[in-house]
Amino acid sequence: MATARRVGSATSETRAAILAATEQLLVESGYASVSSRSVAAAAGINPGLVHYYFPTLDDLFVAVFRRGAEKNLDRMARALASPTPFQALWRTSADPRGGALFFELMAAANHRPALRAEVAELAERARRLQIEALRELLPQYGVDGGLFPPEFVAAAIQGIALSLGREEALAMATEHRAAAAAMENLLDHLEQRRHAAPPRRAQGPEARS
Amino acid sequence: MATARRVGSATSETRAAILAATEQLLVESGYASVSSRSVAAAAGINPGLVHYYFPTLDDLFVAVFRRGAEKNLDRMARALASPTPFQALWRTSADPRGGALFFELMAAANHRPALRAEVAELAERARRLQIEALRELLPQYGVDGGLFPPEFVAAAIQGIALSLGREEALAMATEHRAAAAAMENLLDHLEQRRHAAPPRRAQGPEARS
DNA sequence: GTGTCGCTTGAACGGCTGTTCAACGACGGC
DNA sequence: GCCGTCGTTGAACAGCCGTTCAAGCGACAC
Repeated sequence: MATARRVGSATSETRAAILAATEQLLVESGYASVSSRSVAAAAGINPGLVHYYFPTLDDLFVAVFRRGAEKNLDRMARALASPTPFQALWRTSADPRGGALFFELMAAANHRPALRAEVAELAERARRLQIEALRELLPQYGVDGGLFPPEFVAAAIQGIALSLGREEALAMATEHRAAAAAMENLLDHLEQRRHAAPPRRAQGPEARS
Repeated sequence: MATARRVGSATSETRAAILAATEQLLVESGYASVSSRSVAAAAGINPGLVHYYFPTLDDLFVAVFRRGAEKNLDRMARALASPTPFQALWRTSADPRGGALFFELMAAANHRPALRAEVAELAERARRLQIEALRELLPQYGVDGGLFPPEFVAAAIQGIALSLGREEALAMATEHRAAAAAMENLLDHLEQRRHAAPPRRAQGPEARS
């Protein structure tokens, strides 16, 4: 029976510094730049100490992911309960830093099975949360549930946010700004429609100008 | 003046094998698993030979990207000129292998400036191509150009495709299948509407069931 | 004072990395 | 027959990697 290795306490300041440094490295330089030594340098500590708190790099990646995921789930739940849930959900999904972090962790999950399982599980939980909320919300917005089922709308919001975030990271030209503006405009329109008319028969998310 | 290093001919069989092996590694194990030696092993050649054809790993990444990009631009142009351009554009964007490759190259571009410039330039060219075509197509589909400008539709198609591809790679449950099915259904609906009615006043992409 | 515990350090292990380079066989031009 | 080029090989360079481990540290219990 393998004796448990020592790991630092969950409330440690150093532990938090390691997580913060890793997050910063992920966002700014990509997952390939994360190593015991680079993280330690960014956090101003000794490299061996990283392995004291996170025996394996996999453990570190998973911890970073869990921390971000919890924050994000909370934020998303609050968004879905806000007075303008659609807009709030979009703002949550389109957060640049969170998007970049999620993107890197997804990429890292590609060759880190332990991380992949974690990411998959949480992505599914978040998706289900959204779908359940959208199932009640979409009729209020007068969206045609036949053409735009909750599963589709959830995937679309996340996909568009992911894509626009990437384009911004690539320093692409103004096209993505136009797309983001159109998204904001569309959401404005939907929120107005929701507050103007009571939920009646299902319809598509458009106006005849 | 630096003397030019020798590089292999552009038509070489070995060169093609290197590119193919790199592509496979990218899709299956992520960009971090691409190294002179791993590529050489996958291609069944000597490691030094990789650097004979691609002096730098950056050169290799850029070459892989260019090859995929050219294929993709061709395919996209053909899609936009097909009888059902919307559907064809979606199928092109949603191609799993191409999507995974693009995803990895985007992630790799994060910490490879040479690659980033290349990716940004091509992503912009592809985006412009789509936008120009959509500017003419969307009215034919009866889509409200005020709520759904071409920039938005282009970003949405690519974003949803990217996101659904990632979810499939994560082996997520059936939610993304429902979303993909809804997308196909929506496209069916749009293509039918386009062929049924002549382009009249701009309207949103929905039907009252 | 002595012992114990959590935190931290520094060094070390083997292994993989990008890149360079001299050398080699084959092959076409002359 | 000789030369130069092309594709190829194998070795070598310095550097970073994940991980382990013994040893040191302060604080706190008794």
